[in-house]
Amino acid sequence: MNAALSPHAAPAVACSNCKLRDLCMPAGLATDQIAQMDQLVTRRMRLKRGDALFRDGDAFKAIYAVRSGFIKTSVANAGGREQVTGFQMAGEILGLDGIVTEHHHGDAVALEDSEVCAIHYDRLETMTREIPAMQHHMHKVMSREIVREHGMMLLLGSMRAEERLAAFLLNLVKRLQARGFSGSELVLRMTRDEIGSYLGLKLETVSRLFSKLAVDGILEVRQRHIRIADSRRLQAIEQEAVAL
Amino acid sequence: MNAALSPHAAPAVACSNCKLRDLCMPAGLATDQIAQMDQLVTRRMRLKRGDALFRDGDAFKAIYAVRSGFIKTSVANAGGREQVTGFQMAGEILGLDGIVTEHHHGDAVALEDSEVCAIHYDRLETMTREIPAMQHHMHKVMSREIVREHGMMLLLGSMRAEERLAAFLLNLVKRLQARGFSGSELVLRMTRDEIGSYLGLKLETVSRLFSKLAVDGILEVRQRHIRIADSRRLQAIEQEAVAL
DNA sequence: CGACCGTTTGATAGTGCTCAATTCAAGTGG
DNA sequence: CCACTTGAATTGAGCACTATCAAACGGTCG
Repeated sequence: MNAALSPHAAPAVACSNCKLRDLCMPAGLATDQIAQMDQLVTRRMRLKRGDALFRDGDAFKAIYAVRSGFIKTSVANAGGREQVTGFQMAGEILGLDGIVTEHHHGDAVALEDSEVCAIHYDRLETMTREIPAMQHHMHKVMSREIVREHGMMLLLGSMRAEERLAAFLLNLVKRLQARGFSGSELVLRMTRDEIGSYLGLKLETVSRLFSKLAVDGILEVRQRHIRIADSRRLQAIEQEAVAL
Repeated sequence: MNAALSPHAAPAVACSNCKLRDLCMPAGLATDQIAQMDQLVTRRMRLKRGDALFRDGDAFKAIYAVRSGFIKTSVANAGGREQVTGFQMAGEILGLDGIVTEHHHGDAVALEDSEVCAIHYDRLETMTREIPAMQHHMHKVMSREIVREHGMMLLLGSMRAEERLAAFLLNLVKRLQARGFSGSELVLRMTRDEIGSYLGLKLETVSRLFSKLAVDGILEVRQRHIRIADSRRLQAIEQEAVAL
């Protein structure tokens, strides 16, 4: 079922008074430009855990900005083997994969109850023509995604399991910290299987690594509650790739 | 040394009479718009094998369209571990990674003598505002790159060595065929090491796989000259991921 | 409280890596 | 023109890392 087609539609809410605006929109717009932006967000959707924002093959109409919650994006090959391509949190953009063919090339599913702003793509194109800062911002968002994926290719192509998990956790806390959360504690919103899929590992390997890092005194692991007890050593593990 | 700063500058040549235009530019432009496009390509550069188009950290000024030859893009972590992120051939675009930070996030090096058109980015932004088709094309190019990289993540995260090599070869011949070359014969422009880096494998593994596929009668391998003797079985190997 | 899904842990196997030697191709200079 | 050098590719042997299969445990939510 596609939640985008049967949304728990929230009352249309404006970017103009959104605290996350600086995360997903360009900074320093004039007030009349911000007013224009409010027309971009055609609707805000509430997703329940497990709801799909879009599915592979769905017609592309909008890109999405996460307002709250946690979204997982993935692609699958014809045989059903799945690869998680990203985990998006507040202020992050998803759905850019749909522009090329006007159809989405993968799924986006909420990992917890979430709120998402749908940014109607055609209107966005029009507006980027009128507001150069908006256009440049759009390019930057896409470029950032390309750079991020280059980093994932490096991780998947050259790092060992333990290095991958360290990099994953450090990346997560960094993003959470940028949003005002703790830099050492986090609650994972995804299963070991989903982490494994993202990192190119099996869930058992992920589980074993959590246990090992706990024994080593680097992490405290209580289910999905993780505390980074020794950030320096976790970074050292991530950077072992470097030492060689 | 950065060839972009000391190019074997070719006489400025126009897109208007370029046969590859449909590959890197939007189709169906009016003649006056095509005339505008000619001002985009600030210069055409000749690269000798081994020359860098840009290096990690270089200031970003332009994106590049390959006119002839073969380019390799890569990223490296602080320790020097390298990941090849792509191989670009005629009509393909590179350099989009530089938009976010105004600096490139990796290297681009010619694998053979090549010609490249530099598309000045600031001018491109201006022009995309004036020509909606151009703007949409730019978004599509970036979106296509994002989709391609999702596919690479799937490959690196979930496919076995033999499946990866099969996918790589089939992708190469498909692109070559689209440019009028044979659909069964190709000359690799890169070393086993570079293929390995791209596919997340060691060069010995790549070499062994070539030998195995040759013994199996699927390929004929003479150094970098490859003939696909049994395309159907090669596809079957790529799709083994599917069968499970 | 019981069922179920996710997680942990163990034993074993397999894939691809490491280290090392050899072969091959293409220059380069005497 | 041939010996020599150099970088790339091939091949072998042994091993490390991660996957696989299997069983038990634990938390959560009807």
